[in-house]
Amino acid sequence: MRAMDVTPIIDPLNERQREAVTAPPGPLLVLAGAGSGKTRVLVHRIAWLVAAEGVSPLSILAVTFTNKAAGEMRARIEQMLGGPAGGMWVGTFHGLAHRLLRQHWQEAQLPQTFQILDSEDQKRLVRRVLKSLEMDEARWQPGHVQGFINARKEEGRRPRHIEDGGDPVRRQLVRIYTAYEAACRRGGLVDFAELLLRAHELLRDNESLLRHYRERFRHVLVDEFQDTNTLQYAWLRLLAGEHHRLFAVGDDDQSIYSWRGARVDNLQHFVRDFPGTLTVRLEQNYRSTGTILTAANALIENNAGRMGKELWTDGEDGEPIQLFSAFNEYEEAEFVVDRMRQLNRDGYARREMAVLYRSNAQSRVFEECLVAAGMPYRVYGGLRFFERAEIKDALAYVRLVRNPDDDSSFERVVNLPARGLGNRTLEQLRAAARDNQVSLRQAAGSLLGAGALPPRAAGALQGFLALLEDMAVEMGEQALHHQIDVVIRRSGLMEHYPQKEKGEKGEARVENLRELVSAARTFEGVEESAEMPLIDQFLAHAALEAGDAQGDEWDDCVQLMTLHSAKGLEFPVVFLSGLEDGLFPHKRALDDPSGLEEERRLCYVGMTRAMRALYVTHAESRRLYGSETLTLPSRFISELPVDCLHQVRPRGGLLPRAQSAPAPEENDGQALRLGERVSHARFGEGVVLNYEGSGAQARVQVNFEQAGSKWLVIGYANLQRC
DNA sequence: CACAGGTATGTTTTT
DNA sequence: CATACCTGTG
Repeated sequence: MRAMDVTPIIDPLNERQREAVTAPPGPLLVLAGAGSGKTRVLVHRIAWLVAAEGVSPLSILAVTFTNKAAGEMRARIEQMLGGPAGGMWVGTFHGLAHRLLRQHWQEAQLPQTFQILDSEDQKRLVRRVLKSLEMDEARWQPGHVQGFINARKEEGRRPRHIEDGGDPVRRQLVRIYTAYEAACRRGGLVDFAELLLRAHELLRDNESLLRHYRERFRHVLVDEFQDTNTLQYAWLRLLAGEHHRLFAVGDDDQSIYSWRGARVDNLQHFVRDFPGTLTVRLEQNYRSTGTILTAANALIENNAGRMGKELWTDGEDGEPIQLFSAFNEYEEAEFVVDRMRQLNRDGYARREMAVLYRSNAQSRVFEECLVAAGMPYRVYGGLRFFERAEIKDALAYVRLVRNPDDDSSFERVVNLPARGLGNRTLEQLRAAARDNQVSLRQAAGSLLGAGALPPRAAGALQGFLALLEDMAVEMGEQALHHQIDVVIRRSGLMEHYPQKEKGEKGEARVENLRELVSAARTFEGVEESAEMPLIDQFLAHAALEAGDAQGDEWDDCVQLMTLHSAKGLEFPVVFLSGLEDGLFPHKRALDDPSGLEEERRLCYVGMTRAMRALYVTHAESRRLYGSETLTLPSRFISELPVDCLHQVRPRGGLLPRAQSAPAPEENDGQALRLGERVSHARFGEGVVLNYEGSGAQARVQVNFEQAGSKWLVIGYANLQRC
């Protein structure tokens, strides 16, 4: 390896990139701006370690957040090294944690057949736990409880570590958390956060294991470091141990996931926790035009407390950013689609153009417009293959066969398809399971043995248990796809869906079940490892890697996605839509400064996706939750330098020209108009945004400069126009 | 047990 | 406006 020619590794790099790639071992933080060759630096660093420093691939651990990123990185490393990077660990935090836990299930105090809960499974389990505690779901919303549990786990906290501080609500939450943990233990279940927490505890509390892995992974590399949460960073610190050979790449300006626990301040902590850290800034951008970068720099400049970075390019300035003000969301979409057709005619492929928006709901109008124009498109996001109900139903059978004590799966399929096992019988089962501290399956066995059930229910339950046993026998040692086939046939799911949902929907589900069989067949190519039978690997794969959202990948489609899912991607042409205060920045982020800054980073991410052309659009009126709302251009637009912008159709004033909404009721003899400035004795000055009702009930929505947005009854408010 | 009808609710998403 | 979820009825 050492003899390998290193010129292809360092030659294509600029000076800063080379500095990072060839740095001596030790803590290194790469602040990599958008489009500055972040992944390239990671990949080349690994190649450098192997080829120039003679590091064995066995001692390299590279972590990413998504399976996609991990796959790309692995592929590029192998390409660079000209062969498989045997023994290197490249994967997601969750994937690697899972690997550790499978290998050391005993030390981690897990059953060998532990199963992974995805977030939907987790929520269902929370529901069940709430029920068993006889707590009201309206008062204790499963989603909130789930968030609480995950947040605690991400802080590394078990129930016993949490002080309630005399807060009764918190005390109850801890109680639920405790019961939830017990339920997981009984069922041999591990949720996503638990994978990380367990893996962390495994290493932390196991001196010899920790020593082993520290000695093995002498080089740890992380991508998207700004997205790490507290636990993930703790995990990295633990592994980096004394050698401190941690190579982190990240960008504080692209931190857009604080709402799900990501801690940008880990970037600052890194420098503090690892004295002698070498910090390298990558600011040269290879993606966008000078104009786009100037505008993006100007925007992000409005954020405080940045680590400091300014993107530059030695390429062309390019065209100005085009700004379009539409009357409403339909005109906005028409403009975008129209431009895309034009650009398509001028030689841009459809796949080179993307429409970005803040929230998923915005895609609808674009889709309608694209359908009308006959332009193929692809919407990112949505349900992924292994998240579909029918797939999860089928896999629940498989899990239950593998692990009879998996109550979660038991509940899911015990009456699917309906076999006369209603809530009454289930309640009896749950009670028996709870009283004897056993699983539902075990409780079912003993209730049947004791003859404690009415004949009908007993028969049905007996049938279900027999079905599971038959399945187990029939699956035997067959090939994986055959085992899946047994499950979907014997379970009756194939007949169930078309019966329940007439027409296309039911057929689609059957089609997906067939697809599951072929997915299993494809999976058979994977090497069976000693520690894990193929079928369990398949189940883990289904939970950890939910697959693609849209099966039919069009050859050449216009791309539609949220700003969040656009991170990490690039497109020659980008349409940034819906830049309106309240939508983007989102209204729920407006009240706190840090929320607003994150929105601004989101906008920065969006802008820096564009390579050659960037369009920014907003509508002056938009239908939100059913009612027509007047909207003001996003403050982010005014933060862009005017000389970077070109108004596509400059228009004065706020009011739509033709279909101006009917005016609200009279006030001082004159009708108030939407968009008009008014003043209120208490709230001060503001702009009329919306109105509803008429006569004495007429109300207007006014966005006050100080007090924010309020609904006021015109008859009482005594608004003065100003 | 399935279905109909009512009501509450409405960012962003990966694992 | 749309949907998701809950409750009550047949």
